Amino acid sequence: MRFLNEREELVLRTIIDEYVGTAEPVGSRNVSKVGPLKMSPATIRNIMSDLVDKGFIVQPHTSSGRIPTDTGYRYYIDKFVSMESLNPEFINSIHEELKFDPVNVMNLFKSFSKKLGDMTHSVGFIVSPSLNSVSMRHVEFVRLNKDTALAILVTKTGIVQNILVPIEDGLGDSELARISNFLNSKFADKTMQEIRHELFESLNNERGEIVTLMENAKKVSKVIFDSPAFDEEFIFDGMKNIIDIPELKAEGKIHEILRTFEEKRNICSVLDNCMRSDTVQIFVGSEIGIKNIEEMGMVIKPYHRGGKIIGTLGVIGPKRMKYPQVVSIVDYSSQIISRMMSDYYGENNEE
Amino acid sequence: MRFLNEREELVLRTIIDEYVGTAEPVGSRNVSKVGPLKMSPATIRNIMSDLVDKGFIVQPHTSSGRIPTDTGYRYYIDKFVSMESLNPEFINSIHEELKFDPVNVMNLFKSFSKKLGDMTHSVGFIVSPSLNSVSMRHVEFVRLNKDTALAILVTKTGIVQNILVPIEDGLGDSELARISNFLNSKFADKTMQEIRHELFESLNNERGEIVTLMENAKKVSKVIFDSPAFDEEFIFDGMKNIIDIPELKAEGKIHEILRTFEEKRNICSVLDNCMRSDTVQIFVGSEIGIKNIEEMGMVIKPYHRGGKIIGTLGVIGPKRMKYPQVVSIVDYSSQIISRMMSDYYGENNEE
DNA sequence: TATTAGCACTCTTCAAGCTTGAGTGCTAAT
DNA sequence: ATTAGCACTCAAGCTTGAAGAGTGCTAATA
Repeated sequence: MRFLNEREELVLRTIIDEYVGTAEPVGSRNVSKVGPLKMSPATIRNIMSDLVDKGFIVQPHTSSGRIPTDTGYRYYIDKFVSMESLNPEFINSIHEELKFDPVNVMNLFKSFSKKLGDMTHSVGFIVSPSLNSVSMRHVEFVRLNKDTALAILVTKTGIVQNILVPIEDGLGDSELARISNFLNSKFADKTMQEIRHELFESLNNERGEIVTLMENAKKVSKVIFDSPAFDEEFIFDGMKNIIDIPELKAEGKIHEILRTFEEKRNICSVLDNCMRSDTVQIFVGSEIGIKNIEEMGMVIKPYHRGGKIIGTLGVIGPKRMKYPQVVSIVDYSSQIISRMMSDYYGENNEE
Repeated sequence: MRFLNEREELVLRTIIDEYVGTAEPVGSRNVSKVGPLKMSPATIRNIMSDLVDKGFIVQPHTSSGRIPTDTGYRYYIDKFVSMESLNPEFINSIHEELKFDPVNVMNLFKSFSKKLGDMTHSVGFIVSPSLNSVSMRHVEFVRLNKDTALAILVTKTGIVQNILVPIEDGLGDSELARISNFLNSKFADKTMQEIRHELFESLNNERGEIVTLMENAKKVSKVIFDSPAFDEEFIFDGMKNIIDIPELKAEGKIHEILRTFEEKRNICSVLDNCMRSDTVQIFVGSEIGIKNIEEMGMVIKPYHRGGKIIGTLGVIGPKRMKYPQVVSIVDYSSQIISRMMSDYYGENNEE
């Protein structure tokens, strides 16, 4: 990464600030008028020319103003974007949302991602905790008919998942109850991953009269704990906020973006990689690493429960978003969600 | 409603068939060439002129071809759209989807609405059964912490809903268990509506030692059974299929449509009114009665369980869709979902 | 030596004018 | 009753020209 001198930095900064507001290429005259530099357009032209050579800005066509490249954004973000103190209006707005007690966790996630999107004029999202990494609180069977039961699973984070389980002939309600008792006593407070790991080992060690019960428990557990229902879920809202932005007007672009969002898997896997670092992270264009959304920017931050990172939330919007503002909104949101995960869903009687 | 003679009908039909394919106004020459009528463009022009007078077609501008009005579509649908035998390709495609055992009902609904949308190049949707009109199978409490529990409710249709319940100080796990036992014994197999109705009456009649328990049961039940979580849910997929259609290219149109879909409430209330008649129903443009989607058409059919209508599914797409095909897809889908609701979720051990 | 004014040049955008082609309505002939 | 023919209308596409924004270069300036 090349470095810029002070004047170059200032010009770059002015260009980006201006471009973010207007979505139009910005010219030397404009920089001279708007920016804090007291220099004539001619001088600024020279600097801009250097910035083009260094790859921080480009000219869409010979005689237009300049727009920032991904490299330009990156420099700008690293150098100038820090947490700005959050506008009280936003704080109020978030708390307004939370005044209604949430019906349940998923519901909270849905309304929160909507809020996030609306506040930032982007697509807001939350990745729900993967059930694989969160510990189980309770499992229960409800019989639906002769050969089907519903396994209902509650995690420490208050997420409920239900899974259809086919039932062997002759497995009665009381046996089902015994199986759930067994699973609860043995595996409460363990993560699904741990459970999967210990399960078969443990079942194989059981002896004597209960051996057939264990056979059944094994089959049932396999269905439950291998279920795809345990994957984390990508909950998003606010497609409407980005549908009209000029960068995406090109034929078929929004179509592709919509499809990319609907195919949530890719996005999840990218976000998983970002969950290590417990800070706000910003990705611009191709840095995101997801096809079809190279015209966008992403601001994310993990959220926790009990000191452990359990999920991520954030925003995907046009590249030229108001990063300082968005960063503080995302940061604050993550704090709020972390606190709610603790308050509502069990921190205070944790072992 | 005015009636048309045979020639007029044929011209109208030809125009609509043609327009559905091209999205372009269709002219007399075209009708003469394509249609089954052996007449010159001039003659057809006269007929078309009559059709304009009667309100079945319009001219976007003085010298363009004609496009159908809502009245035109309505006549066409009533007269010419009948169930066409479903292309085996579609049948296979649907069953392909169902080969994987569904994880649970909501999951089935999600993947099915996606399928529906993709097959018809429109937005596919399913309105899940309102918990208000479906009977309860089981209720259960899982304690999350000192002052919160999760009420988990399973309906006969296999839908699981969970609701956060604040817990009074000193209400122990055993009391919670007693409350759930009470609710289960008293209210299993009743609809939420019935339960709400009987609940307070019933609780007030209880006497003696268990009076404080009843007080608590009352409070808890109020939270549960008054929860907004019981509303039916509008599950849709396939926005990407309609985003590029030419009719909606106008500035801000898709934006409005997206918002309308995200505000699911309006749509639900309209669909509720259509659940009486157990047939495929078609609505064109303003007939739908929802603002912002006057440019669209809707094909819906209710689905049942045990002879009782419990929900609706269908498709919302461009007005000029291939109605005969869409109608048969929706019809077949409704049959499939009805069968699944019975097979998986309890028909066979119904009282 | 760094900055700036000036100027020629490039390229987009927009409106005006023109042409083309699709489609119509009317009339007269069949 | 139908059709051929013709004049007319209008949208869409193309060309042109002018306006405006912006640049790069050079020579003058501080």
